[in-house]
Amino acid sequence: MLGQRQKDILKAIIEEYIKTARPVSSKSLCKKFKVSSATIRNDMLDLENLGYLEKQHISSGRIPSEVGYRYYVDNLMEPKKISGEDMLKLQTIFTNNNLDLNSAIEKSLEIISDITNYTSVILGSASKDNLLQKVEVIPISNNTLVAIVITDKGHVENKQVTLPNTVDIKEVQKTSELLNKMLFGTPLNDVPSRLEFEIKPIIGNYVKNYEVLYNAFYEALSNFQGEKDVHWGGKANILKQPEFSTVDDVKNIISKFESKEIVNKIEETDDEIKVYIGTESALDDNVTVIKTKYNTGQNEGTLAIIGPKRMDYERVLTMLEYIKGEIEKKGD
Amino acid sequence: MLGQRQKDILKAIIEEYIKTARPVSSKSLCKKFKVSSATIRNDMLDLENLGYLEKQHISSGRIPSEVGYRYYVDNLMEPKKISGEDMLKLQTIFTNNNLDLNSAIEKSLEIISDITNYTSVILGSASKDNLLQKVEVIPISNNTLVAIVITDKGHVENKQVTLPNTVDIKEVQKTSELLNKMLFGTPLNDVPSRLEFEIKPIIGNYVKNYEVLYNAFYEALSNFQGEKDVHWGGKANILKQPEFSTVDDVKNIISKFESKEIVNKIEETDDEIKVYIGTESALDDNVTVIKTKYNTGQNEGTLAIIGPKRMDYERVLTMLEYIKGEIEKKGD
DNA sequence: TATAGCACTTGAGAAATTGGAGTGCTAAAA
DNA sequence: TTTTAGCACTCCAATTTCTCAAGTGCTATA
Repeated sequence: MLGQRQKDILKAIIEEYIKTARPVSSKSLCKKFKVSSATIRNDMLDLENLGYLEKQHISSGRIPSEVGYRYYVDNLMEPKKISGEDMLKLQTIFTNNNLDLNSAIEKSLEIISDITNYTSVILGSASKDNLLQKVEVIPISNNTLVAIVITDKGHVENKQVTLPNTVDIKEVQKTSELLNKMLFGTPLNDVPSRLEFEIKPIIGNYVKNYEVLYNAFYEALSNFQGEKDVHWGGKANILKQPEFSTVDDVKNIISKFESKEIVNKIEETDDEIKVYIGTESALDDNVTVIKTKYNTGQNEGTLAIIGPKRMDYERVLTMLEYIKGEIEKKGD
Repeated sequence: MLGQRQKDILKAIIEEYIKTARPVSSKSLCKKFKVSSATIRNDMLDLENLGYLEKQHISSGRIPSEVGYRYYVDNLMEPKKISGEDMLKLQTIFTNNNLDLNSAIEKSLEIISDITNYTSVILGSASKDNLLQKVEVIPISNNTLVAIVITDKGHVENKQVTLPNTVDIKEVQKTSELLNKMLFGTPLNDVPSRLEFEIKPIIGNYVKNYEVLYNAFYEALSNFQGEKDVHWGGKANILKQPEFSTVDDVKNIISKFESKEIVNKIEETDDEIKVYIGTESALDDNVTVIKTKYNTGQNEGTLAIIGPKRMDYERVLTMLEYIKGEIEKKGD
């Protein structure tokens, strides 16, 4: 389909556009290919007809289309070794034994954000795979206590509970023991229903005054399944990219970043590193999202880099690859 | 200094500008004051000479200056009752007993953000006033454990610790007991130094293999003092304000919101509700920040509303006043 | 002290002008 | 068959010009 020179030209155009963010002209490629601009133009025309290139208007240079980027990512780019400078910055993170793995991941994505001016997101593990390991109940004052739930993966959540003064501390203790016995190993998601259908019916046998206690603990333990933790790096970085040069584009992307659905749109279930270009991202037509699932043993989630479609694919991919490797090395 | 009509005119101009975001002309005030536009113009000139009003260019209407807003806030505005509609939304929050106080505060500031299109920030309590109440150590796997610190105010922090396999679980237990005995009541801030100067010298007497354990716990317990929790409401809301109509303004304010110093700039130590207009805010010349310290008994921090200088001062102030009242009612 | 009248200033937007960068196409050369 | 030179054509982006409406300051008068 595509001749070799055409492939080379497509690659050159995309890489030039990634660097400069300006439409690429036939003339600017002459020296490189040692042919005349007219020859390049002929190939450009072919590439445009095949859908790999676009023009902004009839007499402008060419820019890559979404299809073009896709072809580039799938066929043309050559995953390089990570550059010495980049490597240096990342290495110090993962060889630093004082950092726990989660902090190391956060730091390393922040570094990617810093050196690329893209935005990074880490989506912490959802609680659905976490099994309740222990419920701790710690009194703070005479009618307040903190309920703490620890999962088998080391995830900790807590909530304050206020009890009426009538409740005896011994009863609290009993309730806590009962909860531990009955809920051990329960997926966090299932805690509310087990509370309601298995514990509520029998708690009266063990504990006086059980309504108050049951309600308090139900309240405390049933809100835990919710929130994923989201960690952004360089959220405002993407605004430095020249594609965001109008107020509307900026407001638009920022609103999306701040919206609540962002979490669902970013979550990735595939273990491979995946590239979602423009509309493929389901996030915004102007961005590319590169993401992957990660798994530290205790923890799993999504790593994502968000940049313009004109993203430096090779660089980001190799860096993510490296980080993923380090995580797997450490996380077992 | 200012005649009564001049005060009235200043007030009218500011309130009109708050409503419309457009310079106010002399003509537009004629009907209201039942004088000719020329008369209004004379007063406007005086107000401008006194520094309360500004013009964008020689033939434009007047807009309030920072000094004008300040005078308005200090002398002219009349704190109204909270409007029925606003009240309704807030009341349902604070009368809902299923919400703990912290969530109620978050929800209520989110409501302010929603109905005003300003941005709200809640700065959680710093740990400096928190005294260590308990250290819990919970094993997750055979070489991983979670260290949990609970403070007297019910604040909970946790960190995972990985130990070499050589460590005996009994020694961990002993260490944990020692830490609890020696650190009880210590301000979180002082934990690292006490670990180093009081515990390190003696831990060898109680625990075998203490270097490894000490190092692990030092690492786990000394990073707790740090992060304040920040809770934003409607972070992108402020972009809906017409003052942010150029790319630069938008990028600028967003970058500030995302910067790390924002926390220091927002933190408030005064118990009163304070108004910081424009440059007074030390945040951005284009915004006003209204903020106050809050104290729930278990928790203290800052509530802040960030909007354009052209903020609806009366409304925001009354709403914050109300919320502060509710917090104090509940928080004891 | 307030008003009517008028000259003056300015920004915002529309329309016209210009220059340059780039393309597509054709016909000739390799 | 592929490449190239040459040229007409298109469009944007930047600049200039023009016009209009909104609003002011000032002065003379009620």
